[in-house]
Formats: sequence, C-alpha cells, structure tokens
Amino acid sequence: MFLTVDSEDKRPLYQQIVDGVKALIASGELREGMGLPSVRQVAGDLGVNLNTIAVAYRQLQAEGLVHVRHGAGTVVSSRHGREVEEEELRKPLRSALTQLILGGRSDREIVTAVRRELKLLHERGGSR
Amino acid sequence: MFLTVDSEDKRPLYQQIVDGVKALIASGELREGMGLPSVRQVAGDLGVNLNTIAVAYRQLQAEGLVHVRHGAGTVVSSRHGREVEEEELRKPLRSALTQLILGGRSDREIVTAVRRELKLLHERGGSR
Amino acid sequence: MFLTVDSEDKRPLYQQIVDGVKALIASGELREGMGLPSVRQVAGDLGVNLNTIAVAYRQLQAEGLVHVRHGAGTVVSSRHGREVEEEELRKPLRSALTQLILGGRSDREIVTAVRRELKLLHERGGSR
Amino acid sequence: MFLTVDSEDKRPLYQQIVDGVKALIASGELREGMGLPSVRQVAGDLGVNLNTIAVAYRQLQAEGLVHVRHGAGTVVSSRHGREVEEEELRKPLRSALTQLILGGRSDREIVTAVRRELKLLHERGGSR
DNA sequence: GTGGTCTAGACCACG
DNA sequence: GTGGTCTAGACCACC
Repeated sequence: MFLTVDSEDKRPLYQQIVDGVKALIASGELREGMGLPSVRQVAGDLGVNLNTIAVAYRQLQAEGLVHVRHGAGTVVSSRHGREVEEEELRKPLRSALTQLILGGRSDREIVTAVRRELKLLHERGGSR
Repeated sequence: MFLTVDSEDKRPLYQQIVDGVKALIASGELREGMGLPSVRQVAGDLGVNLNTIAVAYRQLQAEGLVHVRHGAGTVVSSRHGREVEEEELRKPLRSALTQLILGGRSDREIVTAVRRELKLLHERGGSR
Repeated sequence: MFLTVDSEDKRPLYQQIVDGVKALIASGELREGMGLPSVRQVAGDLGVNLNTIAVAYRQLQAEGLVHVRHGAGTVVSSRHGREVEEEELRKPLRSALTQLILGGRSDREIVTAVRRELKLLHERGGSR
Repeated sequence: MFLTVDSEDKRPLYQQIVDGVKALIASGELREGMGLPSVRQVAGDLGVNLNTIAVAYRQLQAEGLVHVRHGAGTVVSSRHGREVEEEELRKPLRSALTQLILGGRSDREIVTAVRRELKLLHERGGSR
C-alpha cells in the first residue's frame, strides 16, 4: 500500500494513517467497496504497533469513511451523509493560507500552488 | 487587541494565540516594529494562565516572527531570514485541500473559496 | 423467508439472524411447532457462510426458542420454561430510552413511539 | 461518581462507561459545563486500566457529548448539533421491545414498564 | 495535576 | 485469517 508515516511529523502516528487513507480516497485511488489492507499488514509494513493502526481504522470508521466487517476486513464506504460543516472545512484552509502569506507568497503564487496541488491529488487516482 | 481563544477549539490554547498573532501579521494588521501587548495583559484580557501566553510568545520568537527588545517588550520582526521550507508550507495546504475534496467540493469551488479567503485575510489589514 | 442481513449493520451477521428470527416469533409470524428453513437454505438465500447460520441457530436453541427434532429440522418451541430475568429485559430497554432522551425526545413522544413500534411489531404477525 | 462496571455484562468495559455517562447526562445528573471525574480517578475507582477509561472518554468526545481541555479535564458539552437520525434511535427500541414481547409481556405491561423506566431515569437527576 | 499517544503482548469474537 | 478489547507501563503535551 501507499501509506507512509514520518516520525518527524508533528501529527500522531494514527492521525497520519487517517490522513493518508483520506488522501487516497480523495484522489480516487481507493474507491467505494475496495478493501483496505489489514491492520496487521499495515502495522508490519510501517513498523508500528498493531493498536496504533487499529485506532486509525476505528477513527475512519467513526467518520463514516470505511466500514468494518468483523472477521472480514475493512472496506471503503459509500459516501452518503458526509455533510461536513462549511466552517469545519474553512478553518484549516485559512490556516494554511495564512502560513503561505507569512512565507512571503503572493496571492497569485498561492492560487497557482493550489491548482498544482489539486492536480497532483487527482492524478494519483488514475483512471477514476 | 483582537485575539480570541475558544475553549471548544481542538487546538491548545497557546497554539490559538500563536495562530492569532500570525494571522494579524499576515493580514498586515501587525507590521514590522510594532509591539505586541504584554504577556500579562493578554493573559488578563483572555482570562488565561500567564504561562500559556508566555509559551505562545516563546514559540513566535523561536519561529523568528517576533523578538524581544529589552525593556521594550515584544515587537514584530522584519521578514528577512524567515525562509520557510517549501515542503513545510505545502503539507497543511495539501491536508486542507484533501478535506475539501472529501467534502465533495469541485476544483472550481475550491479555487473560488481560496480566492475568497485570501481576500478576507488581506482586508482586515487595511492599507498594507 | 423474511430474513435479511445488512453488511452495514454494526451487529455481527449471526446476531442479525438471531434477532430476525426473534422478531418473527414475537410478531407471531413464526408460531410454535413451525419449522425454520434449513441452515443450508438460509445460507444460500442470504449469501452467507454456512457456519454463520449454524451459530445463529445454535444460539436460538440455547435460549430455548427453538429445538431440533431429529430428521425434521429446527422448529419453534413452546413458550413454557422461558422465564427471562426481569433485569435482563430491562437493561436494553433502559439503554434505548436513554438514547431517546439524549436525542431530545420528550417522555410523551417516547411513549407514542413505543406504542407505534408495538403496533408495527404485531401487525406483521396477522391473526396471531 | 456513580459509574459502575459489570464483568458479566456483554458490552465491553469502555462501552459500559460510555453508556453510564450518557445515562447520567440523560437524567440531568450531569449538566452542561459540569466536569467529569478524571480518567485516573475513574480507573482507580472501578479497578480498570487507564486506557480503557481514556477510550470511553474519547468516544464521548467524538459523539460531541463532552469536550476535553487538554491539561484541564473533561466537561459536559452544550448539546447543539446532536441531531441523531430517527432510524438510529428506533433500532435499539425495536430490539428491546421484541425481547419484552418474547418474554411474554403484554403491550399494556410494556407501556407501563416504559413509563416506570422513564420516571426512574429522570428522578435521579434531582432538581434539574 | 490533566488527557494523549504509543508499545508489547494477551485473549476473544467473527467468518 | 480478520478486527476488537484489555492490560501494563512508558513518555509526552498542556495548564
């Protein structure tokens, strides 16, 4: 699988997993009905504890992105009811933009960067 | 001052202060050489522990955004020397965009939202 | 048969079968002496592993709701002898009511909902 | 505090804690803004592991019933946005009622029991 | 002091 | 085989 963790990253390990899976879903690389690798396999691949991965999967489940069939693995859910509050989405955007401005980027540069990132995020999904 | 804290926010208090000051600088509301209110005053205004504010100021100082002029309190630094790593800036952007995609927003909607936020962030700063 | 399973349901598959049969008995749709469909047939109909159905039937048998007549399959038992502990019944009731209260429902609304559900549960059973 | 766990109970320990806190909130015994006992204290009182309680508190937080101020404890949230899906509430009700019917209770007895439980659930809240 | 994260390792439930 | 729960014990972040 295409998940990575970085011990330098400030986010907790389990959150990195959550974000990684979210990114894979957002890009279309993981689609509805597809199975996620097992907790044990991810734990082995990344060299982290079983429980840590289990926590990540549980959070994904709680957010409705995946559902678990107990002895049978974890699969990507159909995404109905994912009505995220507008404000909830805007807060991280605002924060990221603030940092870019502080980094000296002009508005034009920022918009260009946004377009580039969007393209990258979609590209990995392939034949979508 | 125009700083606020929200106990419902998931970020720690000190981080909210840091982000708030960053936003004020990014918008131009706080410019080079301008003084920040004293730790004591902010703590009093917000009803927060002195230590919490001190931690926030220390982090701003560590990031090179402000410096302490002895006897004169904390002032906003010049922007030189703050070369933030490109990757460091891109990570939160990517994360914010991922959430927007998962929230069902199209690329066009996202770019529009980015422009709107940029405008809002600048507006507060006035003549800049 | 009128049993269904839902892979999105949080309950394990075998429990869904158990609950389904219980509901059929409670509504009168299945009465004393009537036969249940064979394990093999249910498994085929629902596209579920044989073992899973067998586990469900075993639990129903352990609870005294059905018994096995050799050569004749599984049949619904008479109700005698199934003295369920009062406390055992009250626990799930209390839990369900707690959730309704937390959901903002008033006592009157709850009682009304209870009556409606009772009616629905009986209706399916016909002449009873 | 008035939380108990029962090793005979089929629910996992952490779920019993969650349900217990929910019941306390539903009854009004725990009101908005009131603090929950610390993870360590509950763990000590009940003789279970720290992590188990932490998992329970995290779930309560995820459901929006409490919010956590990192170094400062856990408090009951104001309850806006607790729009639970009607179906989500009805499922446990239906299941509980089914069991009561199977236990031989008549509809009248059941409604009476419901009223009694509702009264009990509210009574513990006192001056509400 | 508070809660959060992580590890190691055990045992259970499900399919 | 899958995921779920629990324990014991460690270390970190926040206030």
